Amino acid sequence: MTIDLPKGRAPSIRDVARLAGVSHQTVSRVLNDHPSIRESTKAKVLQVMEDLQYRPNRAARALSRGRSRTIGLLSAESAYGPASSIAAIQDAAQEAGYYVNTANLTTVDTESIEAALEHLMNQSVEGIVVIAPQVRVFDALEQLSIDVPFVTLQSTGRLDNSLSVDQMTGARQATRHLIDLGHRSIYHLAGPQDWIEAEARMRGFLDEMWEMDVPTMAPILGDWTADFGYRAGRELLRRRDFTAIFASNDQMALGFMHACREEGLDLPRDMSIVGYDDIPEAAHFWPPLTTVRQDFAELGRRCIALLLSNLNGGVPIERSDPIVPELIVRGSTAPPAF
Amino acid sequence: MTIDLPKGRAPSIRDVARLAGVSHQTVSRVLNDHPSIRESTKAKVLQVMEDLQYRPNRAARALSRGRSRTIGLLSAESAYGPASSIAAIQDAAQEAGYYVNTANLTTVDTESIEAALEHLMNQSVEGIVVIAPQVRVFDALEQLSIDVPFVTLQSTGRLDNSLSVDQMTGARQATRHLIDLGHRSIYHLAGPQDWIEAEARMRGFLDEMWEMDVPTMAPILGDWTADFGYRAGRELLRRRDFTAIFASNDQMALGFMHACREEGLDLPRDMSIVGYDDIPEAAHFWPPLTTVRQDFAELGRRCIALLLSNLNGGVPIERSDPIVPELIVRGSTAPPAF
DNA sequence: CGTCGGCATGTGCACGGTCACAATTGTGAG
DNA sequence: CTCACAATTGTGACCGTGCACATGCCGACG
Repeated sequence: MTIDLPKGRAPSIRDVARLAGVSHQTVSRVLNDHPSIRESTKAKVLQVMEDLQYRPNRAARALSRGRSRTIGLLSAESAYGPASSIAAIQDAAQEAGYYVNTANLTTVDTESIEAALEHLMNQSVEGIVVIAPQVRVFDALEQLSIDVPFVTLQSTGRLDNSLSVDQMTGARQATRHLIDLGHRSIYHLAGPQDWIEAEARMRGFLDEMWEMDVPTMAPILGDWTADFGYRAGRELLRRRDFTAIFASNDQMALGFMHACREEGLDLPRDMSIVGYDDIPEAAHFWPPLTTVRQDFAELGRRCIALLLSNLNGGVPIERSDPIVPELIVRGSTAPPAF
Repeated sequence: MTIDLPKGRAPSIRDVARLAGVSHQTVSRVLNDHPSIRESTKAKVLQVMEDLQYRPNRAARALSRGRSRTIGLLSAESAYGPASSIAAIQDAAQEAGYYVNTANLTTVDTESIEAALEHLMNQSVEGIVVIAPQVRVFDALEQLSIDVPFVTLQSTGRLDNSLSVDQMTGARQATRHLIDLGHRSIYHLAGPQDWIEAEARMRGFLDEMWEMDVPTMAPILGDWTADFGYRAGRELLRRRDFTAIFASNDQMALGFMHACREEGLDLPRDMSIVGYDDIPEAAHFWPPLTTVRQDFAELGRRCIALLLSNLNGGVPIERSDPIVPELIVRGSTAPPAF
């Protein structure tokens, strides 16, 4: 008793129209919630759609409208950063009726970045969210003269249209915490130098040390991984000329703790450690990690809101208030032992 | 000295054709690497494309070909599972010229699953990769009578077209390891019961215990999070009637270790712990975690290969050899103390 | 020398929506 | 009853690309 007209292909708007006894344009109006539609007509059309299991063809819609309703997400494959912000971005976009297309950076070289951007551009994305804010990515964006708006997560805005997050304040809070506890020899395990974010955190550390008049030791440039934190720890702990360390993310902090344990250090008595990010596991490290929490979900949402307002309103993306990170004090920090 | 004909809109193949002095069809042939094209013509067209910064319009292409070249990725927002497999999926798809559209499950209820699937279907994806294999997801897939092929990562195939991974063997290896060390009272911290994968691991645990003739205690059903591992640990450790635990993922193992520490247990002397997944951080837990490694990247690649062969060849997806996980013995396991 | 076949290229339409505009119907005031 | 005007619906073109088919060209072969 099915009234399937279409042979092999999916039903189109015209199939629906025929069965509902209206024109294809009326069906289109129903789809787009046009105000001038008689209630009864609308109901009839919707009924036929239901019967036919009709789904609008996205490609056709994108073609005729000239808008793809898709945004591109450029993320780093690396173990960096909680996945929660990616999820938040996707949720927010989805809710706004947008689709998200993700491209991964397998390596951080310029070639790979350009390839990923090409991939996204080929999809006619309307906007791009960059979640791996490295300096090179911006260089590539400029060089390719990308003409779609883009937003970047977690960077202290180098560009006008970037979502500003106060990484410096977070880093300063962490540093200040250690200084307040009485530490005077503090190392900083930084992230890769070409990550805008890593640079901002390092800057925050250095600024705070400077202002508090504590002699600074040169930061160690890492790669975000726990492995690096471990190796750096093995190296640094040969000379125990410091009592505290501030790692630029929680993974490196974990690796460093591992090295401390192998050296037989008593944490936090012999060494205070602060991380950054507050990944869900950080509360369960031993001792539980003092770290800087960022609301990644909120960040993701704001990021999309910013981008969409730009896409739809045509108004240039404007910076909103930076999200201020919060220091979470747990068991991995204590006054120095002597 | 630019010869821009198009006013505001992006150049189309007809613009290219006009400037190159050929028909639009010839341009199309160049785009699709048609064999019958004179070398000189091809070069001329390519040159014009370059000059115009021409990019094929994906929507138009999808519309006329009837294929979107997009695959949908259904993943769980939850802290579950290493991000590496997602990255691998995206890389593999990208390499094959496919685009990946991700939908997130914010919650695990049926409604949310259906919404996510709707979202993907509305995009006319050609295939779906399910990375959060819960029983409910499959129910929803069946109920919505999804007509695109789909593949699932990390499940012991309930459906014909699922990538089979030998979760049971991994779980048995872990369990056997503990038994061989001399443990006779072993708990299992399982994942949520409706995750196919969690079920398989639990089954593996129970089977091995049965075969080795070790009395089994009822598994505890968790939610994959470190928080749960911690709370379960606090609870279980009130009565110390066991000497080892096998957690269904590394995060829960970490939480459990945290609880052990708070109870003042000496690890691994007083308690042996095995995890599952071998996330990059696991090697840096203290003590470093004995766990079961799965090659998530390989898994992701195979997953896409399977799906694509199905999409293109029309041949039904066939199971390949299951990937056998590997037990990584580190410092968190030891013979029971007495 | 005519015809056949393969290569290179052109012509027109289809894909499934949306848009601009025209046409039809309905409603209330004069 | 008629007209102005709003509400509702219909008509045809168009978005950019690929496909089916037609065409022109050239060399080979009987």
